[in-house]
Order: sequence, then structure tokens, then C-alpha cells
Amino acid sequence: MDTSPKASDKLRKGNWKQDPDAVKADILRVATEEFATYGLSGGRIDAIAKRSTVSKRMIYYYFGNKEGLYKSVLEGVYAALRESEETLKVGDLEPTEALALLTTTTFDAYAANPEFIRLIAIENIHNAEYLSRSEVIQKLNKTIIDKLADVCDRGKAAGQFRAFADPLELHWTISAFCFYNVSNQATFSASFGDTLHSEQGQVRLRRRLRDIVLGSVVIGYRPENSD
Amino acid sequence: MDTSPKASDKLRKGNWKQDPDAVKADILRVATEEFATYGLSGGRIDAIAKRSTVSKRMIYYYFGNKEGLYKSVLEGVYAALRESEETLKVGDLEPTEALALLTTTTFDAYAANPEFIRLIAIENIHNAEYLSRSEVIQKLNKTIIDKLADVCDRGKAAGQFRAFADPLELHWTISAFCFYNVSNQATFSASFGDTLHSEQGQVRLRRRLRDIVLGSVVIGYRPENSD
DNA sequence: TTTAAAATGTACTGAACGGTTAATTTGTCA
DNA sequence: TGACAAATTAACCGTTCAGTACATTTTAAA
Repeated sequence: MDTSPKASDKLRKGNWKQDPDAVKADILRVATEEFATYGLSGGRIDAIAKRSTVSKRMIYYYFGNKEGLYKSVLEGVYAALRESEETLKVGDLEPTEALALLTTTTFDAYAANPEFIRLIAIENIHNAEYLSRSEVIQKLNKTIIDKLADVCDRGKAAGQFRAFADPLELHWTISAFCFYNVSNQATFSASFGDTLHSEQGQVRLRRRLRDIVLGSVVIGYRPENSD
Repeated sequence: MDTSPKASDKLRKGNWKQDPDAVKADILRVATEEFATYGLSGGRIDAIAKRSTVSKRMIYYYFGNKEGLYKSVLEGVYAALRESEETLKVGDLEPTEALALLTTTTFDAYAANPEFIRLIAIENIHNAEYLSRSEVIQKLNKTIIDKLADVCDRGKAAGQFRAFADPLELHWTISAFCFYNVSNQATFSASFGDTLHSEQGQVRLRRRLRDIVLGSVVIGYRPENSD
């Protein structure tokens, strides 16, 4: 993705080489951490400048202002997650298998991208105003729905899925689980202990989720082996 | 809960009456809005002072500092939600009926308390540090688990629930749905349209959730009438 | 080699904001 | 009633922080 030398390799004083791409990438990397950790209003431009290897001036040079940087961060994590969704080949699997794979893959993808989850959570606090204004993000969500629609169609055609199976509702269901699993880990653990977020706990939840999703649309579905 | 006259009824200049309880309640009311809307770092003490009827000094007088106020707000919304859970009498219902009621009631309670949801989301961004430190909140969560445990026990004893039915897992499942339904409304609508959050959409989701929860633990459960 | 544009650094500014000081009014009770 | 405590105000303070002015260096084109 970025073969140029890291900005951190630059010499500090005197003879430095220009490398705009590395600078931008470095800013975005640090800014993603910062905003995911402290939120939009809590994130500090000075902190980003200090933790990256560039001066604050550069942030404004490339991203205009704080909100511009935040928006770029948002688009960046969205794009990263979409990649992992897009590579998923599901068209030649049995409908039930396909749905199972989509479900568990989403579970893993969300768990592997906590900054994405945190940033989306932050967006929701801001009523999604930046996400709504981003044309880049608008079109990224179609793929997952398309895949689910295909699976639903095939499942119904094969007489395996219930008639009311709906791609949007399915995505909502899956997303709710997978999102909450990451987004609310802190408060849930604080209230009820962290058994569900231990390694085993996560394995069990993942299987539970799959069973729940399949059980909700696959006619006569029986979990093979629960608990 | 508070029968004293609202602080907003006080006369501004000259002859005012002291009413500490009303002042505190007024501050908390406005602060809850403020923090739920803008987050902890985004919320402004000056804004709270201006929108309430008291001066900024009062906030520090009663709550010490910004974090103290935030913590009080958190405890307040938690207590409010717990009340709605506590009044729920579920012990003399059939296990399946009881679980259905617990589920839909949670759905409604979360939907009716968006500030609670937003504040919990904010807490998660802060890694639940204030919630963890609050002794008040720690014990509020037992009731819901106890109720679910009772229902599970009775359901298994009656041979109606699957053996692996687990109160904590059930609560997690229910909470995930109900929480996500409120917390991610903004981004979900922005990405996929607001069909699921229209009035009918919510009715359908609520029924879906009930079917999913019951279907996951009740042996041989069939939704009566789905869409 | 000149030169314009792009890229970067340093030091600063103005406003916002959390928190405080010191004085004033109201309530209580000996 | 007078004195002391509790409640409340208005003005102020120090810091933090987003954003900027201006100088300087690097690159690329002519």
C-alpha cells in the first residue's frame, strides 16, 4: 500500500527529503488512533503532530482543519473494512454455508478492527453528520447487502430459507451482534465480568451468533453442537 | 421524585428562594442532555450553566468538577433505567412468556431512553473508566441477570428450554440488539435508509427480536406470524 | 541555472473553556 | 436579633488548543 520510506525515517534537522505520501499516511495513521481513542472533540491536533513525525503545520496543509482530518480518517477505516468484505467469495457456496460464512466473517472483521467500531460509535454520537456528507462512504455499503440478497434469493429458491428472510434485516441482525461485541466490551465487562470476552467466550459467542442467524431463516435448522 | 418547585421558577434578581434540590436536579437535567449530545470532552460547562437557570459556580459547588458532574449524570440515567426493569414482574408467567416479555420490554426501554444509550456509548469510548469507578452502578445490573436466571431455570425444569440456555448470554444477545437499534440508528440510516427505524420498521424489528431470542432457546419454537 | 510551485518548520494568536476568588444574599438557631 | 453557615452571583484567571503568518527548503520545469 505504501512503499515509500516511513516519515519517521527522515532526518530531523537540516537535510530532509520530501515525501508527501508518507507524510499523509503517517498523519492518518496517528490521527486514526487519536480520534478512535479520544473522539472528535477529545482528539488533539497537537498530540497527533507530536506522535507523528511531522509538524502541526503539515496537518493543516494536507487536511485543511480538524474536521477534514477526521473525515479522512473515517473514510480510511471504512475503506479498509470494505476490502475485507469484498474479497469474500460466497457465490458458489450453498446458501446456508454462505450465510454462515458471511456471519462469522463479519464477526471476525469487526473484532479485528476496533478503531473502525469506535469511530462509527463516535459518528453516531455526532448523528452521523460527517459520514452522511461523505460521498466516498455512501457507496461502500451496497456490496454486503448485495451478497446477502443473493444468498437469500438462492436460499428461498432452494426451499431452504423462510419466505420472510430479508437481506437488510439480516445485515442489521448480524451487524448488531458483531458491533455490540466490540463497542460495548468495556461497559459490559465492567458490569458483568469478562467471561464473554475471554478467548473461549468469543469462540462461543461466535458460534452462538451463527446458530442464531441461521436458526432465524433456515427452515428446520438445528445447531450441531452447542456448548 | 422531586416535588420542590423547579429552579426555573425562581426569580432572577433580588429576592430568590434557596432550593438546593431543585438546583441540583436542574443542573443534572441539562447536563444529561449536554453530555449525551456532545460527549464528555465535547460537553461545555458554560453551556450547561447558560441553559439551566443557575450560574456556573453552582455546578462546581455541587459537583466539584466536570468529571464529577459527568459521573452523577451517568448514575442518574442508570438509576432511571433500572427502575423500569425492576418494576417488571415476571415470576408468575410461563417461562416462554416471561422471556418474551423481558425481551420486548428491554427493546422498549432502550428505545425510550436514548440519552442512556448515548451515555453508555460514550463510556465505552472512555473504556468505561467512570462507570467502573462508580459503586452505585455496580450493583444495578444484578437484577436483570437474576430474572433471566430464574426464567432459564424454570424453562429447563419444564423441559421447554434447551440445556445450554444461559442468562448472561441471553442478556448479552437481547442487549446487543436493543442497544444497537438505538445507538447506531444514525449511521445505519445514513448507509441503508431508515426503513428499519420507521414506526412499522420498529414494530417488525421488535417482533423479529422476540422470535430470534425465543427461537434460540425454546425447543421447537415457531413464530406465529412473521411478516 | 533560474524560477515558480510545492512542502515544511517555527513561532505565534485569539478565543474558548475549566476552574476560582471574593463578595453578596438567604436561612437557621442560640 | 445577631451571628454564623449555607447558597448563590459576577467577574476574573490561566491554560489549552485550533488555526495562522511568515520564513525557509526542496522539487520540477523551462
